[in-house]
Order: sequence, then structure tokens, then C-alpha cells
Amino acid sequence: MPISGFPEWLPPQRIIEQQVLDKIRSTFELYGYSSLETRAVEPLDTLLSKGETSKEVYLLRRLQEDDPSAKQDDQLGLHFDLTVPFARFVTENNGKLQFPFKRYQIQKVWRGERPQEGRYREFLQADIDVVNRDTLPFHFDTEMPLVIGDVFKSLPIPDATILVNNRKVCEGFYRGLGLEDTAQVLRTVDKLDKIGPEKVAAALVETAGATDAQAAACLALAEISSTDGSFADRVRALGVSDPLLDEGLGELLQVVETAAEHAPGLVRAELKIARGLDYYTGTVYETMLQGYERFGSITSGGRYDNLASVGNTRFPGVGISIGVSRLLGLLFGHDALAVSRSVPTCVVIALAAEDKRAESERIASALRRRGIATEVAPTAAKFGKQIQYADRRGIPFVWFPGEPDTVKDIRSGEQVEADAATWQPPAVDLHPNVSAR
RNA sequence: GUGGUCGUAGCUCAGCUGGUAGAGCACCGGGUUGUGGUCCCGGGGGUCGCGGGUUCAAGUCCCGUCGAUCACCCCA
Repeated sequence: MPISGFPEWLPPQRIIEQQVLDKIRSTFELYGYSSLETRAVEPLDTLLSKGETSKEVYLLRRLQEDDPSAKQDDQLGLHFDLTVPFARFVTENNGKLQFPFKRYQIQKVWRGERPQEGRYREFLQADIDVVNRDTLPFHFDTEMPLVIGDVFKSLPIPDATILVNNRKVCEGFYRGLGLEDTAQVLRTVDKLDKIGPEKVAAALVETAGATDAQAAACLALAEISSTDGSFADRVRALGVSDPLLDEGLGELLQVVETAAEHAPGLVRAELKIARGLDYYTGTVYETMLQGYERFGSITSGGRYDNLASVGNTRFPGVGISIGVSRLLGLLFGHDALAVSRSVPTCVVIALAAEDKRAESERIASALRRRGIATEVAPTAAKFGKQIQYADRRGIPFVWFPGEPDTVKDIRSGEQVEADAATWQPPAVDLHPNVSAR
């Protein structure tokens, strides 16, 4: 029986997932990120320390616990993202790490929310972060979208757009406007797509103490969107001035312009996005997959200047995380990915009779020694059945022992003489191929 | 966590106002004493998600529960 929110894939889907993970991993490493794995659990107060009290955290409990109601101090919870555990890890090991520290982490995370399509309670995230001691140069903020863009380019998936904003722009703008509760304004404006400008304006007046004019200005800011640097002029044209606003605009401009040079069309400044996690202090990212916009962001992250510290030393960071399970779940659900075979096997060695198994196994060994995934037919059934065994699984070759041996490409029907010591399948057939459907 | 919709063979679905289950595809076997994908013939497979209730009788009505999905919340 399935458990709600805990998806499990079938073998062909798992082949796709592993190849996707291989691409993600190799791309991360191309940019110099080191792999890290942290434990699944963190002390509850670590998980909740950054004000994420609304998070649905799964708790860990022993069956034989003496008194479940007592000892809440050292309560453990499953992590709900990879950034908070990473920040904890950095502070814990700061003496052994070299900064700036670039790491990637591909692990399961857990959130006790109501599942829907593309929303799970247990899911895989692929996360990169850069952390430095004291201050982190801003150019790392511009690197994040480039890494993600390269990952997506290497995968057979629809085009994606990375939406970028900067909290300093919003906070500076709101403050320059005379609104003090910038967090509340941000939360309200974030609902723009859902409830529309009229309701957002009304809510701003009601909950954030805005005047009609202030509310209108907030909406005007939220409407701004561009794939080049023109957004900055449009913001300035709104006539609000504030040092933080200027700083934010400069940063956002760098992200957009860097992306425009290295990956045209990938990034768009979108001044209405906010991102839920409230530890972000500057740049924020989210990603829309073309054709899947209604399922929300498949990648998100941002800059956090205050997440980690030891004594009075700060460890600011910036990171972004790919929602691997969401991405795959959506694509699987829409039958958008195909794989050339459902098993790793490249060659099936036919078996003429059960007492010839040793001979077939010798051929299989010879092929395996040279890296060709090979299995011997499970029974000495009629050759037609053995070919069918391969065909059902999408295995491209069937090998017939004989004098001489022959190998048949069952897609074309072509059968040629072959020597197990030298025969090589076409490179594309060595492993299952994942493609868009 | 709150509310709505849905849940019949592996898959897609049929089953009228309640009378104890069917099709196509898939699968297995045979025609084809041994190199498949066509065709023909035959076959297996369903506690109608699960539990309870109403009724002489429930796939069909009611309640609960689990699962899928949608909205809210939140977010990958």
C-alpha cells in the first residue's frame, strides 16, 4: 500500500532518476562544488531557530520511550531542507573547512504537508551553496543561475526560466515609501498572482498600515519584470529613494547581466517574487518549467547573510536547490520522459540448452569484463521466447553461441558474426538512453 | 492541518431507478519441434481501495478510514 506523500518509482523511472542525478552531480562538480552528506536529523531547536515555526517537522521518537511527554529539549526532527543542516555543519566544522566553501548535497528531505501532484512529504533535493567567513563576495549570487542553467541544458526537459528578485529592493522600496513592516508587505505582495492586485491593495491598507498611494506603489513595483537591466530604470521611475533599494538594484542588475552574457534567456528579474523561507536577506531565486508553471517552482534559493554564526563570526551564504522529486514527479505524471530500456542490460546471451549454460556464462563474463552489461537467458526456452525476453525489456542485443557466435540487433533484425573478446556495441547502446517523449 | 472531488482486472473504462461483475489492450498457453514483434484459437486473473451500517439483497445508498487529486496553508 502506498503511503500518502512518500512516492516510489518503478525501475524505468529509477533509471531516469539516476541518470538525472548523474547529470546534476557532474555539473555541480564542474563548478567546483564538493559533495557533502549530513545526517537526516537535527535537534528541533536547530530546525526551528530561524523562525520557521510554521514548518511541519517530522519528529523522531523511540518506541520504548519512557515518557514521551518529557524531555522536549533534545527532541530530534527530520530536516525539511538542506540549507539549515548545512549551516549547522559549517559552524560545527568551521575550523576544518576552507573558505569560501562550495558544497553540494543531494538528499531526501521531509515536510509534513498535505501532498498533491508535485508536492510530497518525502522528496529529493539537490542543493548547492557557497559559504564564506565574515563576508561573501556578491559574484557567487550570479553563479547560482548559471549552474542551474547548465544542469537543465543537460537534461531532456522543457525550457526553464529562473526568476530572480532581491529582498533589499523590496525592503528598501517599502521603507523608502514609509512602510515599516516590510516583512508583512512582502508576504502580502507575494499573493499577487493568487488573489489579484485589488485584494492585495486592500490587504496592504488593512494589515500593513499602508495608504492607498503606498499600496499602489507596492503594486507598481511588483508589476516590474524584465530579462535585461531595464527593470532598474523602471523602479527608479517610481521615485522612491532609499540606500538599501539602491544596493539591491545594483545586485539584481549584476545577476541579470551576468546571466544575459552566459545564458541568454535563462534569467528574468521578477520583482514580485519573495520566496517563503524568511532567512533570505538579498537575492532570491525560483524557477518555472515551461508548461508546468501551475505546479510552482522546481528550483529555489537565495542569499542568507545571518543563518550561521560562531561567536561574533558570521558565515554568510548563497545557495539554490533543485526539487528533484517534484521535477521528476511532474514529468513522469505527464509522461514527458522516455527511456530506451527498462533494465541496464545491453546483451542477452541466448541459451540453447540448460547444459550449455556454462558456455553462455563464459561469453557473458567476457563481455562484462569490457564493461558491457550482460545477462544470460533465464531458461533455455525457444529462441523466439528468448528474443521476446529481450524485446519486452528493450534490451537491444541477443547473442547466439555457436560456430561461430553471432549477435543480433533485435531492433533491425540484423545478425552478424561476433567474437566476445572484441565485439563492441555502438556507444549509444551501452547504457539506457533517457529522452523527452 | 482544514475543506471539495474521485477510487471497478496490470492499463483505459462499462455496469440503467440497489438483485451477489464485463469489454478492449496487456499477460499466459497453443497453432509455429525451438530466431520475436502480424494473424487465429484458448486461458488465467477482480475481498468492486479497506472497515462498518441500512436492506430480503449494495459495485450501486449512508458513515468512517486509506489513497489519488484540487483549493487553502506552505513550498521543492
